[in-house]
Amino acid sequence: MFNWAYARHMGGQLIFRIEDTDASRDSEKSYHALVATMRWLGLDWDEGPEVGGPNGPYRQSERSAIYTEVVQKLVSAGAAYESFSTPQESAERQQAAGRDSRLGYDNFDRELTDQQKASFRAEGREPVLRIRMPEEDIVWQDLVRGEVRSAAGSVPDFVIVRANGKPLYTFVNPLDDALMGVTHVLRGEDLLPSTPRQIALYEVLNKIGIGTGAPQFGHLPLVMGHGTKKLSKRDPEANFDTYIERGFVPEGMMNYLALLGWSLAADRDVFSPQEFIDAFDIKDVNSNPARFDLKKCEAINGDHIRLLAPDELAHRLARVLTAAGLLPADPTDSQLTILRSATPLVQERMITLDEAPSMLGFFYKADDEIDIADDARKTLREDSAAVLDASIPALVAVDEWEAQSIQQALRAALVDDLAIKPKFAFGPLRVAMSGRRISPPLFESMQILGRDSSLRRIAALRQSID
RNA sequence: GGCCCCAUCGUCUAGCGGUCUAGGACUCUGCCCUUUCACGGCAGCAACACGGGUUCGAACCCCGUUGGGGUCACCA
Repeated sequence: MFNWAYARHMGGQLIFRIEDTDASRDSEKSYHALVATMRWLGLDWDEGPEVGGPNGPYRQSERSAIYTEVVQKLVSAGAAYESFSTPQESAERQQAAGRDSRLGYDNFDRELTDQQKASFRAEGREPVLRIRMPEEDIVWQDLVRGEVRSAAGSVPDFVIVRANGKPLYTFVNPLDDALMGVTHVLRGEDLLPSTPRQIALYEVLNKIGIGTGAPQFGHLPLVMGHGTKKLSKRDPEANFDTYIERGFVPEGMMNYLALLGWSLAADRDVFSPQEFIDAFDIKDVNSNPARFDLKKCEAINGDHIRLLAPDELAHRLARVLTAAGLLPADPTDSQLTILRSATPLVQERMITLDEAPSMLGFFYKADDEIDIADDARKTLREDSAAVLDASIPALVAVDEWEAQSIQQALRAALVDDLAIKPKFAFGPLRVAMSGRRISPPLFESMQILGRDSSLRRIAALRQSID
């Protein structure tokens, strides 16, 4: 999202690439889900899957031929070498040398003779290919963190091609960036420790005529969940589908997410995608990790629902109501008219779109199908029957069936004549209309339902009281 | 454990040497509005991790401590 905002702000090109080099965990399904999520959020890209571009294909699983060719060049140039050590062997050697076994590979195979290689092959071992790391410090100006330095020797030679000949992400990520002319890379802080080896690789590639050296990096703060660990892709809290299903709106989600590590202004935190783009600069992103706070996310989402044009909101609510089975896939005109009238009533009270069925459901039920919730029935008192009885003639007498007149008539009949407090006068009517203790504004709801329907609902509740 | 990153209210943040008795938002509490619930309005609780420097002056610069995080794969 920050890559998108930065590209849009700067007038650059956003390249979207699918890094699916691990056949065991990438699937067509996860690819489609990923693209759908990007689209839902409102992100678009100038090059990538579905839109194409001059540097395609954009799925690494379709770029094998390119990789094979580059690997051969790297080997010929002496930048990559065959390595036979198993992780266990490396760990044992580290330990034997008095170092921590977690240090990993120890560059042991750098100068293997042809004879040694042949003997490993005779054992049935197939080598991986590793890149030789340079002997000097690697330093770069991080767009978020400033100068970052990695001491010479602190990063071991790393694997670029598996024993089975398949290339690894650590290799094809920088390779594709170089091939595709990527100038800026904004990514999570978790990639910070692997940046030195990527920079080393860019330089090696540059030497064999690919690319023009390393792009600029900006390492973004990680987002943590309720716990103290980074939110991982598999974490339920990080599952976008959950938020989509819960009725978060894309504008709200983008707004909230942007606030994790960035802010628009000192005294303002609700903004549109366009305002985000206009104001975004990678230099303003701060480097400390943020925690995902559902409550704030919801509050921002509610604000965005309020910001929507009522017709637009009605449109989105129709889909939610359809999904909930309250509306057909192709609603009738009268159903849509009801929805358009009712939308302003709920716009001020919704946090997420998935509240629509419970808030608006009663508009779409038959008058004799209103279920009276238990907690709603409990609010009824001895005088509720009298309230219902008195409200019927009052409503029959209303001249123009419109919220103001309805309110006046009921106030006169119940609050004035029966001397019942508004809360207890209108409460039973609310229950009659909606079956609930809490509902959208009563008189407006009655206006939308119409006089006949309102009267029938009152009668139905009245009957069930005895 | 090695290496690296980070450090302002519970949370997200503003702050880029003096305008900071540290601002905003979310959460929470109280009040107002009110036919319910919300929305809205007002008020309140609540932070510069600690210790040294540098400086006339430090939340802001430097060092250390502590704490948190990341990373050390033939995953990405």
